[in-house]
Amino acid sequence: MLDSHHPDIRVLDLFANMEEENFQTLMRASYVQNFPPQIELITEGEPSDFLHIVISGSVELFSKWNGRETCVATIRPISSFILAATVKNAPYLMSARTLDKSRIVLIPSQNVRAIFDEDNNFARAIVLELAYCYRSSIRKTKDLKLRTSLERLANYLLRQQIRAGGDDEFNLQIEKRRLASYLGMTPENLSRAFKALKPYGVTVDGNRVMIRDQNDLEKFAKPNPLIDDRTT
Amino acid sequence: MLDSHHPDIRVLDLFANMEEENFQTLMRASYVQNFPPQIELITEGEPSDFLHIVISGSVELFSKWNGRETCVATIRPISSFILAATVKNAPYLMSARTLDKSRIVLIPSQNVRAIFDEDNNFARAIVLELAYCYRSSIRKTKDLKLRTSLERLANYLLRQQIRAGGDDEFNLQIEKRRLASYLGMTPENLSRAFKALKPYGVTVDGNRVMIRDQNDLEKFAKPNPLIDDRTT
DNA sequence: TTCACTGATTGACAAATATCAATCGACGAG
DNA sequence: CTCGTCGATTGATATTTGTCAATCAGTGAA
Repeated sequence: MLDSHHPDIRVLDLFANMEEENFQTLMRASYVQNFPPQIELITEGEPSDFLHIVISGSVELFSKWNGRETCVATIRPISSFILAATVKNAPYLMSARTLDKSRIVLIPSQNVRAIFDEDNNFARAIVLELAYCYRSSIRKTKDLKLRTSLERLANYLLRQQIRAGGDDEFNLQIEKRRLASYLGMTPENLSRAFKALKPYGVTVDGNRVMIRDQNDLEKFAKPNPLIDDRTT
Repeated sequence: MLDSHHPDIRVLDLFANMEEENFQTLMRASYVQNFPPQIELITEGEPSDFLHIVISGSVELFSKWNGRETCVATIRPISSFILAATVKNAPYLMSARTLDKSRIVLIPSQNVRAIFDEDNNFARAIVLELAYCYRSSIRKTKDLKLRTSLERLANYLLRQQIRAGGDDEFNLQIEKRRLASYLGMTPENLSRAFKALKPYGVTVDGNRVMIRDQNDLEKFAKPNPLIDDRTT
């Protein structure tokens, strides 16, 4: 692949401490491609041929069963996805599609596994990355099982507010119907949930959200670092 | 700790390929303890002081929020739990309590992290273990978001049947109220769900379950390897 | 044996959430 | 500009799930 994206990728925790030679090997084996929106990059059940890295744009991880579909995560630059399937050489458990026009690096899984066997620092970085992914997934399980959809939305908004720098006004990063799916509810229910949060100072206009009084919303949402704080 | 359990632990994937000397270091630093039932071994939010291994008995991983509680997993011999918190040196995201009288090995997290830095095979084994845990958690998310509670129960029963050797009769491994919590429903709802599966040939007596016609139940449950098959 | 305790079950009811149909509103193509 | 499309919203209704209270059944202790 072209050298231009190497520095962006190199600084990712996953690659930051590996041997330069091994990193170059991975990069030489890789492809960079631009995809239009709504392209299905991978399909659940297929063998994990590539480790993917989003350089620009955004990617949705989703899954289907029995005619239903749910959004599991949205991946934004610059990060990798489906690392677990790659190292286990196991089928993808989720599908992925581009949401926007996106630039994606594809690193052949075979090469990743080979360097994983070679490079001890890379193996250690993978440990930390997977531990992070696992813990995030446990948080999501707790969010789903311990909270109602209204509580999930309230906490999601508080997390987004923090992400947006703590400002009392910010834009939703994803379409509402995708947000609904991500939160485990229907678009209709999400609409009503936004209304139900109005008494707590939440107003919505398009994808612009305003939180009048953070404390007020927190009193309802009861955010908890063991569910909501991705840094712990 | 006493040597008696070393062989049992040594054969775990996590420890099977590490240097003998490093394994001995871990074992020497460890404690073995017997606990009565219903003892809270760890509490969510606390620093991860020990990697735990269940030698006998059983342990429930659970979490609380806002007065509610949910069962996230049940750990049976011989396996480890809360590896991710240990390697990340981060607080536990879940609490753990013994269900039965249990024998537990406690390996100081500090030692685990030290050997992780030393022993490349150990680091690689941790990668595979965490990748497995992560994928299991993704399966659970899909189960929760894509299926109704009745469908979750039906698929749970089919998985248990396989685990029991494919026999058409088997015993539930956990109390019904814990099963309800694990499946994300109330005990009352579980009772009714069992009844609702009767037309598909499921009968229950205490914790004895009989599945008259597996195909019949599968037609309703629609089990899917990407959710239900832990070996893929 | 009897009693007390605990978990499972049942019925009645309430709350949460989904579904269906209709409408609204923004936006791009022609 | 106008039309057509798609996502968001709303209302009406159905389904799913939870809550509360009562009862049942098994178990162990006195």
